[in-house]
Amino acid sequence: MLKPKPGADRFVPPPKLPPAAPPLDLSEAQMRQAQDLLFFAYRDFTNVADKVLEELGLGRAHHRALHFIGRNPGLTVSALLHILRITKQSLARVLNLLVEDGYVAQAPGYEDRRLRLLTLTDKGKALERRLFESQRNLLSQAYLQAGPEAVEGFRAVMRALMDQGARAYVDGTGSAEDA
Amino acid sequence: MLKPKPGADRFVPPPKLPPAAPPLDLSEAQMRQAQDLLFFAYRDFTNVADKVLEELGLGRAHHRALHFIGRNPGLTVSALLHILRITKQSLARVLNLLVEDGYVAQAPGYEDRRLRLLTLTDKGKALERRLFESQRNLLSQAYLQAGPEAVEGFRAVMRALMDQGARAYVDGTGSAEDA
DNA sequence: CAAGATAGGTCAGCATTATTGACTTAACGG
DNA sequence: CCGTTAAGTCAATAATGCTGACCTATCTTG
Repeated sequence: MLKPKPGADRFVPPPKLPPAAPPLDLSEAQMRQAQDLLFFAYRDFTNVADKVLEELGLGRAHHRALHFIGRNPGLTVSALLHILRITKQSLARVLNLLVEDGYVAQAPGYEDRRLRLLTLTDKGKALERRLFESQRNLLSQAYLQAGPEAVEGFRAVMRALMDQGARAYVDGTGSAEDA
Repeated sequence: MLKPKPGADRFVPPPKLPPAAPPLDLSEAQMRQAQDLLFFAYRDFTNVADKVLEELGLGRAHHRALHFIGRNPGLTVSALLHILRITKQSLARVLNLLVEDGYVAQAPGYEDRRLRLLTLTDKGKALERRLFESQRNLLSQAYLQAGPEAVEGFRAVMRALMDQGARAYVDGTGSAEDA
């Protein structure tokens, strides 16, 4: 495979057709790029944790639950449902497994005993931390590389992309249920 | 529901337990927040396009394919596989439907006739544009709100989160196949 | 207290998106 | 001609999501 010719599954620019109409304006190109940025950054950020999860027979859905329970001990089931934006049924499967496997504990609310307040067990905390570490390595590298001002900008854009409730949540000024 | 008492599915801070160990250090808290930022921004960014897709009986996977084919007319099947990081089988289902429904056209490579160069039909372009518009509204609002410097920072951090091939791709210095 | 609302759980069934492994066809390339 | 590559396909399976119906326990309110 020493030929200069593209090695087959490589992308070669449009073969005959005109070069596919140049971007209409600068900001369109910028927004096209943002789509790519979000896709690739999310893909690779989640991927590092997926590798850990795979060993344990867990999936991304389990990670999300562990993450939000870990950050909000005493979270209720319905608050978690609002955050994840999935149905009760979908969460049940994930949560039941986490409880069965001893990662998550449930305690009745002491003011309202209908509530099942969710917390991580020590085992759950250990796993969550392990998952976090894998993403932290990637993140700290990225933050260092980009610099503190860039991090501020990153935060500002990400905040502006999410809905109002999620914004309040990440600002620490809202309840988890709003997210 | 006029009582000050948390309205049931609202998240109330840990009921009795100590306030859940304060963050170990500043940068840990920062990275915890970054996990949230990525989750919520991605959730809400994809959500606006999902609403359009739903009407047409398509899913997120179809959008991704449309997006990358649209941005890279003449893309090969295997380049697309590398970008999406899914298997041939998973892509086949998505791609076959897009071709059946007349969104995507395939043409044999003219240098290497094994290749099926993928392009969007006019119908495909129209749909891709419609999907793009929905995300563009959200994005332009976010970019405006955050300001041009923040956008630069956003880009820098996102670039640093993705792997080398994807970085080259978004910089326009790599082939699609590397992403 | 009785009635209605809420939190949570559960059952059955289904759709989408992903996986693996094996195999085929066509075309390229030495 | 032969080995490799691009692409397509078949069969089976898994993870994650959905709907709708229904149940229980508990809280809230008239």
